[in-house]
Amino acid sequence: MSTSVTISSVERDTGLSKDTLRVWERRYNFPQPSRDAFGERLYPAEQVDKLRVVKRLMDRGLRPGKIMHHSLDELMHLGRAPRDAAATTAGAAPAPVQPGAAPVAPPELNEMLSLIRSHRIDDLRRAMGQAVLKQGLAHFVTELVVPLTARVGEAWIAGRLEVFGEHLYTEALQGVLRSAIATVPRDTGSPRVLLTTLPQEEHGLGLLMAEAMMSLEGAHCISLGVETPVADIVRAAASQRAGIVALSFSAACAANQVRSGLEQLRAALPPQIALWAGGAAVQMLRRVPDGVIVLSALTDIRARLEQWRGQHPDA
Amino acid sequence: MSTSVTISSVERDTGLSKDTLRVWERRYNFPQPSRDAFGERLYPAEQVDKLRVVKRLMDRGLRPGKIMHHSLDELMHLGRAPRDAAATTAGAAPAPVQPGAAPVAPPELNEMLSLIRSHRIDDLRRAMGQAVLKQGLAHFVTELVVPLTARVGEAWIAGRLEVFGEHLYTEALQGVLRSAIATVPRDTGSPRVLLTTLPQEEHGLGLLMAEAMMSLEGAHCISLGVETPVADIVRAAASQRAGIVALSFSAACAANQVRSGLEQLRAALPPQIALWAGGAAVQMLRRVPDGVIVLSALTDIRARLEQWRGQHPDA
DNA sequence: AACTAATTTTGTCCTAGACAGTATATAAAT
DNA sequence: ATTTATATACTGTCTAGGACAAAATTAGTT
Repeated sequence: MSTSVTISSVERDTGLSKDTLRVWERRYNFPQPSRDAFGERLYPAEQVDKLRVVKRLMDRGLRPGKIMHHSLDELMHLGRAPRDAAATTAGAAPAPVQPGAAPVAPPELNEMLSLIRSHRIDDLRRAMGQAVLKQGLAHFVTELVVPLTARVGEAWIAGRLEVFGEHLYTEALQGVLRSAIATVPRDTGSPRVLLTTLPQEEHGLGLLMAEAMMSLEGAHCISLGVETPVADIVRAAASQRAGIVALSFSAACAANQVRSGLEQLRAALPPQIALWAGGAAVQMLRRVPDGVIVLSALTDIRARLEQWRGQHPDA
Repeated sequence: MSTSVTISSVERDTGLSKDTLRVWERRYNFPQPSRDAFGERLYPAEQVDKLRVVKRLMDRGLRPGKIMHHSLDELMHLGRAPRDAAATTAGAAPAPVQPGAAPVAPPELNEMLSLIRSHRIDDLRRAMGQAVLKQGLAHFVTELVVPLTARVGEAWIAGRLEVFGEHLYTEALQGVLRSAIATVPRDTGSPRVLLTTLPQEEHGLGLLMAEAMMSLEGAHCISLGVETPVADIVRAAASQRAGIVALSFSAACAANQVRSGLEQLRAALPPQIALWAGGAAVQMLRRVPDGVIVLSALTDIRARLEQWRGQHPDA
C-alpha cells in the first residue's frame, strides 16, 4: 500500500497552494483525499502524481476545468503533442521560446536526451562541455540548450522522464554554463546589465542563458540570482549603476503576476534605466506595460544591445 | 508615501504563510495591515520589514510572542548579539554551525565583508578566487565561507546590509565554488553520494559547500540541486547506485517540516543506503529520526566518510 | 539535580461564501 | 468576412473565527 501525504506535503511537492487544492476538490471533485482521524486531508500518491502533471500542463496554457477529469494516461498523451493539444483544446498559443527557429534538430540533441534518460550524468556533462568548445557558447545555447530544455519538459509530462532526470540535467547544464561564463572576461564592458528574477520565479536557468549571451556580446553582467524583491532590484540598479535591468520569467509564472511585477518595477525604476523581460511567460502576455522591452528569444539580445548602444553613444 | 502590499506579496517576501500572518494579527496585534476597498489586507512596507526581521530572529531560536511587541530598532539590537540574546531570552541554544571552531577571524574576513557592503562584486569574486588558490578549497570553505556567511546573515538582520548585498554575495560565492569543484576530478570515486534538498528548502549554498568537501575527500558526488520531492530522491538514489543520500537544511526551515521530511525519506529509502543531514536547522532538532546521521559541521564530513569506508570495505 | 505532569505557546487545518480578473462565447457593427 | 463590444463562465485568492496537536515552557515531585 502506498503512503498518503498531508495537504502541506502536496503543496510543497506540486507548488499548488492549499487554497487551490481545496477549491479544486470542491469544484472538480478532484483531488479526492481521504481523511485521517482528525478530519484532515490525506492525499494518495497517485493523486499527487496526477496533480503534478495537471500543474505542468497548465503551465503550458491548458485550463484546469478542461483537463481535470481526464485520467493520468490521457493527460500524458496531451503532453506528447503539446502544441496541437494546447491550441485545439484551449485555444491558447503555447508561445514557443524560439518563434522563428528552424525545427531541425541537431544530431547532438537526441544523443544528449538519451544520456539524460539513462541518467548518465557524467557523460552528459562531458558531452555538453565538448559541444560548447566545438560550436561556441552562443550557438550551444540557442541551438542546443533551448530545444533540449523544451524536449526535457515534454518528456517529463509524457512520463518518459523522471523528475530527478530533469534535476540532473539542470544541475549539469548549470555547471557547464557557469564554467563557460567564467571564461568570458566580465569586469568591464558596457552596458552594465543587472540580471535577476522576481520573487515568484525560482528558475534560474533562463537567467544563466541570458547572462551567457550578454557576456558574449560584451555587456557587463551583474547577476543577483533568483527571487529579488522589487525594492531591492531598484536599490541594486542604482548601486551598480546599471543601464539595463533584465528579468527572466519561466512558463510556470502566472500572467497576472508577471504583469503586475513588471508594472511595479517599471514605476519604481528611474526612467533612464531600461527594463527588459524575457522567457516563456512574457511571450504569453497580450499587452505589456509601457516602458518594458520584451525579448522574444535569446537571439534578440544581440540586436537589442546594439540598439541600446546606438542610443547611448557616451556609455 | 510608501507603498503597501497584499498578503500574498508578504508571504512571498517573508516566507511566513498567510495563515500565520492572520493568526499573528489576531493574537499579537501585529502586523496591523490596513484594508483596501474590498476589505483585503494591505501591509505597509515598514511592517513587512519588521516581519522579515522577526522571521530571521525566530530562525535563531527566539519565539514570536516574546519579540513581536519590540520595535524594529530593538529587534535589530537583538540581532547584533544573537547568541546571548537567544540564550537568555528564549533559553534555546542557537546552534552555531561550527561548534568547536575557534572564534578567531581570519584577516580576509573583514576585507571581504567590506567588499560585500560596498557592493564591489567583481573585486569580491577575485578575492575569493585568490583565497581558494592560496589556502586550498577545504580551508577556504570551513574557515572563511562559513564564518563569512554567518556574518552576512547577522549584518542583514542588523540592517547594515541590503537584501541585494546578500544576493550578490551568494551569486559570487556560487560561481567561485562551482569553478573550484569543477577542477576536482569527479567521474570516479567512492562512496557515491547523492546531494539535494527537500522541496521546502531552496537554498543551495550549503549543498555546494558539502559537495566541495566531499569531492575533496574522494567521494563521487551527484548533485540534484535543490527541492527534490521525497519520492524522486528515492528513485534517484536507486538509479545512481548511491551509498549515501546527503541533505542540507538552512536555518530558514521549520523544525517540524525538517523532521517529517527526514522521517518520510528514511522510511522510503532502502536501509542499506545511509541518510546524512546537515545545516543549521538540523542542529536545532531535539531528537533526530532513527537511521539519520547528523553532520554537525562541514568538518565532520571527513571523519564520517572514513567511517563509512571502514564499514563498506568492498565498495 | 532529574524526572514527570500540567500549561502555555504556536502553527496549521478546517468550512464555505465572496469577488475580481481573465478567457471564451455570443451578438452587433463595420 | 473581419473586427468590436457585451455577456457568461472559469479560476484563484481572499475573508472569518474556531479547533486542535505538537512543541516549548513552567510547575511539581521525587
